[in-house]
Amino acid sequence: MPARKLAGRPVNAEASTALKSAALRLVRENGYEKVSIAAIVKEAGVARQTLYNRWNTKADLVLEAVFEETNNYAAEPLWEEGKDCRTSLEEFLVKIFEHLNTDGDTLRALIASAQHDSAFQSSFYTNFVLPREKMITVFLLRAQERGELPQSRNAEMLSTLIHGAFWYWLLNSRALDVGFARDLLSELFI
Amino acid sequence: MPARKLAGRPVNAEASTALKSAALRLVRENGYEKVSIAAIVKEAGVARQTLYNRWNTKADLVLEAVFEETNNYAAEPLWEEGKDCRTSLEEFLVKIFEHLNTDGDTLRALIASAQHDSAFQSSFYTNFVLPREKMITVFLLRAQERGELPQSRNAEMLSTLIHGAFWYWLLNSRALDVGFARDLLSELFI
DNA sequence: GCTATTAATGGAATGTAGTCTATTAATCAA
DNA sequence: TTGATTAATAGACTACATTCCATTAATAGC
Repeated sequence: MPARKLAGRPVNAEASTALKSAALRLVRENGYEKVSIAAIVKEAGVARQTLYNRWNTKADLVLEAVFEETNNYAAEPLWEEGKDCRTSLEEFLVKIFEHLNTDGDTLRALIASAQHDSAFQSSFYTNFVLPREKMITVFLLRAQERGELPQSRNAEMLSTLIHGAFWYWLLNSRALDVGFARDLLSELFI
Repeated sequence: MPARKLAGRPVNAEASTALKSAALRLVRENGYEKVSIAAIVKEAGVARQTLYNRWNTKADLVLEAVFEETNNYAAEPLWEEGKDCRTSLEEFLVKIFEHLNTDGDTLRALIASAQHDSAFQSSFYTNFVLPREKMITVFLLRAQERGELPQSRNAEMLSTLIHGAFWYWLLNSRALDVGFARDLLSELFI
């Protein structure tokens, strides 16, 4: 439903894209905490209230900006012929970790924001956390169907373990690299 | 080394304990974000600067206050005769989860604070995170010595997986209960 | 007592997220 | 063109953590 309005000044779509790209650029350059709302709206060339007309908080804006980017990086764990699910999963994790070289600090800041803003937490969980968890769960379930993972394993819990380890290391600023991906999966695929 | 000072007004030790207990009480009652520095110093009956003479930030103060309490709850995973390590560990996790009914929200707030304050992150990691991770690792290593856990398992990674899952659920406000502890260990002790 | 030293105090100052308000701009319908 | 409606803008305002500063208090050595 396009929800055509019958009257009123139309929303300026350019303002939204300008705000998102300004936010993403500034945050990547200076770090989430160092970027003020004032700087974002100045960079985007719009009024402060225009930002708050579209997003409730800085975190909501940055989440949306990062979210659109992130989906380019790690859309789906790809099944390739001739590769078992463990190898595919490891390659997928490495791709995510590479993305975190760019946006890991921002993601940490968003997770932090979610801890004192329950509305944002809910949005973050629904739009970001849960889809990614489900993606891995579905991948593992398919692996079970194909006989590459024992039916006895709990796919949901395995997905939690993977994401948990990943969050834990991210939030404690430990290195997320190929070695970690391999060691992690070594302990889960047994 | 007691570091006896030769001159100068001595530090008022009561101010520290008053600040810690005021902070802990207020934070448990109202939640970390709702408690202002002004309220803490008023409750403790000291000047604002006195707080900042001892701690760098609200997070540092609250961490110390919670830390002293926490050690009462979950000091060591106890070995009991006639119980295997998995059972002992499950009971230990349940004890931690019970503690989180009291201080879980505060802990979430501290983890959040660590994400935009690298000095605090380092302190939090050294004083809180790492000791707890080591505790489980040592426990698992002892279980390996006793033949209750295969030598082939990677005790450090298992400890990461346990803490990661626990952080992940905590930070996403999912229920940490007996069922979760059991399901978690089911997927690790295989 | 007197001096040097360090702590404690009250209050002002700074910086920032988010809110509120009054004014102006763009659109539709009549 | 006029009125209703909604968006955009500039700027004031609030609340709070943290810092800064000048003043006063408590101690040791003399």
